[in-house]
Order: sequence, then C-alpha cells, then structure tokens
Amino acid sequence: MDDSEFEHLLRGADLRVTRPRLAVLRAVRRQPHADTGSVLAAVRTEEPTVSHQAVYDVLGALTDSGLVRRIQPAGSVARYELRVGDNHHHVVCRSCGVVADVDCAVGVRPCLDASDTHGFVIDEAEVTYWGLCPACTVPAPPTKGSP
Amino acid sequence: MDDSEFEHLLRGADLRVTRPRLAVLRAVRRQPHADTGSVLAAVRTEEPTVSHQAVYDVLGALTDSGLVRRIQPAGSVARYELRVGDNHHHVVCRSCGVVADVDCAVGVRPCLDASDTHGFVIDEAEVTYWGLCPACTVPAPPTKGSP
DNA sequence: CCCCTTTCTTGAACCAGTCAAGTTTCTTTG
DNA sequence: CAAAGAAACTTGACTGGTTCAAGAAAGGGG
Repeated sequence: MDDSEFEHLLRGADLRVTRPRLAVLRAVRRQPHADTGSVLAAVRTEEPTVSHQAVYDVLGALTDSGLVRRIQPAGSVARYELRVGDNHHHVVCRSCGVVADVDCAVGVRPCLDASDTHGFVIDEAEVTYWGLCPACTVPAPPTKGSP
Repeated sequence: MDDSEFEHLLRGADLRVTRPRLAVLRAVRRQPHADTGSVLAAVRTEEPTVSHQAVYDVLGALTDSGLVRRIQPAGSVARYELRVGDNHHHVVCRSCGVVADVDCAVGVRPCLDASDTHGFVIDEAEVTYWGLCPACTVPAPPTKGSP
C-alpha cells in the first residue's frame, strides 16, 4: 500500500486528497493500533504544521468512510488501524495496554449467531481477548527489579 | 438478591458494609447497564449526601472484587451490571447506545481459542455485538418524522 | 484559472474520570 | 462497651482526550 494507493482509496471514498490525510494514512500504516496522540506526533514528523483538530477530523472521516478502523478497548483511548474488512480481532494486554491482531479461529463472522438478540438487528460481532502480553508475563523483570 | 445478600457479598470480598455501597448495589440491580452518572443519581434518591467520588470509588472497589462487572463499549462511558461469572455478552445499539444481555450461543468461553495469540496469555474473551435495537430499527418514526 | 466546497487552523470549552487532603464511620480488640 | 486503627467518604481542584465554533486556506470540477 503506497501513497498512490492511498490516493485511490481517498478518491474512491469521495474524499479530497490532502497532505494531512496522506500523512495520517502513512502514520497508521507505520504504527498499527496507534492512538490519536501517536498519530498526531507521527504526522508532525513529516507535516509539522498539522493541527491536532485536523488529525481528529481526518481520523473521523477515514473511519466513517471505512478506510481505517477505530478500536477502543475498555479503559483505553481510541486507536486506529488500516486492516479493514477482514474480520480480525484483538488481544489487549491488561497490564500495559498493548494491542495485537488475532485472526478469528472460528472463521468468518465468529459468534455472530447470538442465542437471543432481543430483537436487535446485528451487523457485527466484535471479539476482544484480554490477557497479558509476553513482556508483561515475565515473572520478574531482569534489571530494575523489585526486591 | 436482597440487602442481606449484598452484605454477605461485601463481607466475602473483605469490603466493609456501608450505606453508599449498599445503595450502589441496589442501583445497579435496579438498572443494569447503568452508567456512573445514572448510578449516582439513583444512589442519591436514597442517600442524598453521597458524593460522586464515593460512587467512583465504590464502583471501582466492587469491580476489582468481581461483585459487579464494568462494561465499556467503544464510544460509551463505563457501565455496570450485577451479572458476573456467567459468561454472557452484550448487544449495543449503534443508534441510541442501549445495551442488552446476550447469552453466548457457543457455550462457555466462546471463541476463547484464538488462532495465533502472539504469545499472549489470554484469560477472557469479550464479545460485543453491534447493531440496531428494535426501537431504532423502525423505518420512520411515527410522529416527528422526516418529511 | 476561477469559484465553490471541503478541509484545515486557531483557540476555547466540555466532561468523565482522577488526585489529594482532611474527616467520618466501620470493625476489631481490650 | 469503648477506644483505636484502618478503610471509606466528602470536598474541591484538576487533568487530558475529545469536541465545538468561526474564520482562513486549498482541493478540484468546470
């Protein structure tokens, strides 16, 4: 996915191609699951004058158009990723909050058959796995430990 | 689950039995999926002097002890419920944000076998269904409609 | 190349949630 | 039953992510 690809995606979504938007897309590609602050910082390394509001607007527009996906695990700020439409899920570390992708074991549309949906019309089943990442699983940190 | 039951639960969790805590438990029982603000309002109908900080503290303590469950769908504030330990999930209305319980169709611990967990030690799989509630599914609102 | 619309900048405001210090109230023990 | 220690609560200020609003800038069709 290079920049011309991003251009096509934007035009396909009836969005103008702007420097801030390309920078945001590049930032999210570089750093999947980045939160808004990280995206802003990353964007400013290449476009120092972009306002924080622009990043919020861009991320909102891209999310609405389905070009990026917004994830928001409980207790975390909003995070963004480029992988869309492939029905994957996320593992979140309870300790450090890091997020990783998980392809669904059940296949496409997992668990989408809820027993009693109370009349809701369901269009998506989102699965979030909670646990500890490899780094936080380590019993005692090597140096800097707590004796 | 009456008040003496709540007392037992609190003592069993090594928590003191206080009026604010009982009031919070009653509020959450009365209004499952209530957010903190609603809980505060409900609590104050019986205990008008309880501070908002107390409600935050109580909900935090009860959550830590596993007496209540905190749920936080993306874009929503924290909500609380008494049903714990029965592995049920939630449907969230994209339009109005209302939450309903859904018993898992797969059985206990649904989808807990992720394909590649990247070394994470997973202890919970949380499933959130997204869609429209019966009220928001109605094509055109009776009165007050869009011409 | 011009104009119109979308997008971006600036700057202020909002609100759920948190922090800190001091007071109250549980519960255990003498 | 009373006292003491610890947990819990009140008060009040504050934070930080997100949103609102008004005006300036810059895409892109014609």
